[in-house]
Amino acid sequence: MRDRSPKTASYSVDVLLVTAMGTELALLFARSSNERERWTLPWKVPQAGDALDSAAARVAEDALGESPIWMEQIGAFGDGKRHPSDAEVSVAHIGLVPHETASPRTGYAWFPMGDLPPLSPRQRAMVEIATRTIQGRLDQAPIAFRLLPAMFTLSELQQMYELLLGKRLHKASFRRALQASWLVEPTDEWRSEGRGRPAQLFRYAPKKKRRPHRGVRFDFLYP
Amino acid sequence: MRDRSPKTASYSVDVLLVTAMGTELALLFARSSNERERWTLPWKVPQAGDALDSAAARVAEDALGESPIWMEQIGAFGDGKRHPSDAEVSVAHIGLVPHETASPRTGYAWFPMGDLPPLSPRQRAMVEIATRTIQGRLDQAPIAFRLLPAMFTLSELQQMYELLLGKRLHKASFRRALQASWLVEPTDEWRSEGRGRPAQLFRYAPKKKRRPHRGVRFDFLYP
DNA sequence: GACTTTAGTCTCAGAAAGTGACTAATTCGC
DNA sequence: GCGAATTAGTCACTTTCTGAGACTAAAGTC
Repeated sequence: MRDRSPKTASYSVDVLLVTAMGTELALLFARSSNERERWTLPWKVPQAGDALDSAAARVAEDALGESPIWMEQIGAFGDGKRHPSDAEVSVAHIGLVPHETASPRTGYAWFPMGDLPPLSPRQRAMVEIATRTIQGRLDQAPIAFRLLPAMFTLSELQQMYELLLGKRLHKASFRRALQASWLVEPTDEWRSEGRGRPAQLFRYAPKKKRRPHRGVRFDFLYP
Repeated sequence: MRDRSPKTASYSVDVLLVTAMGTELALLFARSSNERERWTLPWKVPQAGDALDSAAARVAEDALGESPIWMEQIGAFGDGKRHPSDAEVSVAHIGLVPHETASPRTGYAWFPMGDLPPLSPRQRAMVEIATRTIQGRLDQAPIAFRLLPAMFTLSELQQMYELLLGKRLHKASFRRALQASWLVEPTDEWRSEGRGRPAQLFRYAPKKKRRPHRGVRFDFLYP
C-alpha cells in the first residue's frame, strides 16, 4: 500500500460510507496504515480488469463486512497536486448504510459530519461533493430509505428527510406527498416506542403508478 | 497518441461537446488517428500535475478553438474491459456550446444524437449518462441557456427546453415560471424573424430573489 | 381517571400550474 | 393598400398542489 512503483494504476477508488447517527450524518474513516492517529477515506487501487463499481463494493465490504444496498459514483477528483493515496486521481463513491446494521471492522470508525478528522484538500473536496450530491439527489434516488432499516415508521422517515434537508417538514404535507408517490407500503407490524400511540411499520416498495405532469422548473437560481 | 508505454497515466480525460442542431442535440467527434473512418470522443491523457477540469478545457479548445462557457464532469467510466484510448478509465466531461459560434476544427465533426457513428461500449455508456445528466440537471444548472447564444428570444428558450425535455410546453406557464425565477433580463433589442411580430431579445442574468419554499419531493418513482 | 405524548387524519385557504382565448405587430398575397 | 396569416406577448379562469392548524386515536404516567 506504500510503494510508489511507476506501474501502479494512477487512480484509486475511494468510498464515502454514510450513515445517520442520531441527529447527524456520519462518515466512515480508516486508520491510516503509515501514520497512526491519522484517518483517511477507505480506498483501494483496483487491479487491471477491475470494474469501478465492483472495486468500490469491495472497499465497502472490507470496511463493514457487507456492501451497502445503494452505491453511486460521484466523480473523479484530482487537482493535480497532492496524492493522498499515491494516485493522481481518486474516483469517489458514496455508499449508504442504515446505522442499525453497520458495525465497522477494527481500524475503521464513524465520524459525525460536524467533527471530522483532519483531511487532505482532496478528501475535503470529496466530502463536500458527497454531501451536496446527497442533498441534491434526495428527490431522485431513494437516499433516505437506504439510510433506514428495511422497516421503519413514517415519523422516522420524516425525521430522516428533515435531517438530510436541514429543515422541519409538515407532517400532513409529508404524508400526502408520500401517499401520492407509491413508494412505501404498510406492513402489519406496529412498534410501541415508550409513550404515545404505537406507529405502523412501513417498507420501501416502489410501485409504478401515475406519473407527474409537471412543466419546467427553474430551481437553479436558489443555492 | 498511439504508444502504449507503461508509464502513461492509465486514465484519459474525455469530453462530450454538446450543441443543439436544429431540432436535435448533436455531439462532437474526432476522427480517429489510427483508423480512418472511425470516430471517437475527443480525449487526452493529462500530464502529471494537470488538473482534470483544465485538461478537459484543453481538449475542448483543441476541438473548437475556444472552450465552452459551461463544463461539468460526469464521472469516471471503466468496465474493466476495453480501452478505447489505451486507458483503463475515462473521466468524462460535458461541455455545452451554442451552435451559432461553434465551428469544429478539421478532423472534428458534429453528429446528431439520432445518428451517431459506431461507438465502443464505454463511449456508448458515456453518451448515455451525458444525455441523462443533461435532462436531470436541467432545473439545477443553466443548461438551456448555455446552448443558446448570449441573446435569445423567449420562444427560442422555450424551444430549447422543449428539445431537451422532449415534450411541448405551454407558453403562458413557461413564461410565468421564468418571470418568477429572475433568471433573465430583457435587452432593448428586437429581432424580426420573417413573418410575425418581432420578438424581444433577452439575456441570461440570474438575480438572487425570493427562494421557493417547497416541501419534499418523491420524484424518483418516475423514470 | 385525568393528563401527556406520539400517531394519524381532515379540512380549509392560499399558491402554483394548466389551459384557451385574447391583443399586438409584423410579412405575404393580391 | 388591405385582409389573411403568422408569430409574440398577456390575461382570466380552472384545476391542482401545498402549508397550516385543528382534530381524533391509542398508548404511557401519575
